[in-house]
Amino acid sequence: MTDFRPQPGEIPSDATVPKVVVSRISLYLRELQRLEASGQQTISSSQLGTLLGFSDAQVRKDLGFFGQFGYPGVGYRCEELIHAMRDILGTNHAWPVVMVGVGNLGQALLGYRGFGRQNFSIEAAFDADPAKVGQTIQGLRIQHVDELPAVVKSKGIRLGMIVVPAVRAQEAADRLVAAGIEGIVNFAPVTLTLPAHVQSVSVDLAIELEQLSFAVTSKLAKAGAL
Amino acid sequence: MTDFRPQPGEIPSDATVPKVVVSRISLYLRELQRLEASGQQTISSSQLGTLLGFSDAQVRKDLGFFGQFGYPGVGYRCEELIHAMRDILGTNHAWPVVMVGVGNLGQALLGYRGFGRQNFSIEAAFDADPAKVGQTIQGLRIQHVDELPAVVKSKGIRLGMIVVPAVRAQEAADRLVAAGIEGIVNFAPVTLTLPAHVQSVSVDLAIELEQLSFAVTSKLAKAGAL
DNA sequence: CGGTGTGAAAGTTTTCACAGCG
DNA sequence: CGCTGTGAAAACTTTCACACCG
Repeated sequence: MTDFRPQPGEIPSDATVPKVVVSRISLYLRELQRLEASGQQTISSSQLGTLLGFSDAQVRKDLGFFGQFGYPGVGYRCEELIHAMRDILGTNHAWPVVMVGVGNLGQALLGYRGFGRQNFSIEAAFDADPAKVGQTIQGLRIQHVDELPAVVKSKGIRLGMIVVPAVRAQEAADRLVAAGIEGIVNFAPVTLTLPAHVQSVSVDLAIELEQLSFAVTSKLAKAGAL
Repeated sequence: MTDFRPQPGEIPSDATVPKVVVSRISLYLRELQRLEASGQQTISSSQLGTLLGFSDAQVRKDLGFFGQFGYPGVGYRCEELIHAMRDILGTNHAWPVVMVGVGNLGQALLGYRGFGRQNFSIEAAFDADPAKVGQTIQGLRIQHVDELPAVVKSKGIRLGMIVVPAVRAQEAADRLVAAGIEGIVNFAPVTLTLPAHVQSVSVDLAIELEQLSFAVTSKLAKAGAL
């Protein structure tokens, strides 16, 4: 410990970190931000774990992938740990994002305030429908998707969101990749084919409900079996 | 194999099934529905795996948790497997759903067509804001959240969605639980405290972007290290 | 004390590899 | 022959338990 505390930018992620650990880091960060806002200075691994439903050991192991952030007998200093986790996740700097597809859901996402909280901002939105191009929604003028490459280049944008219908999603992905985008959040209910150097994350709203349906159904099956 | 094929409703889920397996079942189902729509009759585990980026063995093991669905030398019959997976997930019957919170995102979800595809339909939407109550959005009249228990009871609804701001989410959850809801999809960026008999699934849009930020950043770190 | 960081043990999930079937 | 279903092995993740620190 002592004077060997990771400096900003210096993330000792030598060993490959499991995805599930990274997703918990996001949860820790979210909780810490709430705690800090409520005035809490420090927190122990067991307190943090309890708030999220994890064990204390898991919290410590997860953080251990990235460095040593705690103080024995004290716990973690919220402010410091928040900064460290934002370094890990890469959100200490702003991320401009482009959106492709401005239907129902796209419009709602344009108005969603939660992105800003973690340093993301939707800088441009595109659609292929001429009726939509030129409209201003949530203060953003919708552009034709042909303008995507120029905007991505000029603004140095690296992340994109796909919010088009399923049948248009692969085409949208291809356009984003061609424009040089490095990471895609896909809201369309299809599996995208992407080159290995492009990262992606998918959100399928119907699948979330399906998972819940299974959980509720199998819980009932269990209760019935007792 | 032969004549010991699971019947509708008879899901031999004796052993406890890992969550990650259930989430892949949803992906298999989504892909199979696409294949069936395009006219494909049968599919092998390796074809299905390739489409989704999994190994053939993983597909077979996952399905093996629930029964025997394949034909050696042939593969799986799409139509049959779709039906079996919907039985597993519990989506061969319709699921009415209530929504609490009709802001930006809630309104977009009310208009989202993708839910119907998997047999979910939003049957009622609630808000605490008197200015919203009584409005009709996407053909649904917004009701005051005080009416939630009566609607849940009269329509026999078991699933709910929370689409309120973070600070209101726990209160919304408490109301849903009190009304007798058994499963909750939570779109608010907070961890809910729920009784053990209530299931939940969370979607935090900022966290999805954060995961992408990490993936893109660490990929770059790796590329730089080469 | 109260708490971290971390090897070693336990538990879980994935991959392998092959018998068996139509 | 092509493909499933499945034990056994390998890989991975979580939990345990304890040395060490302030």
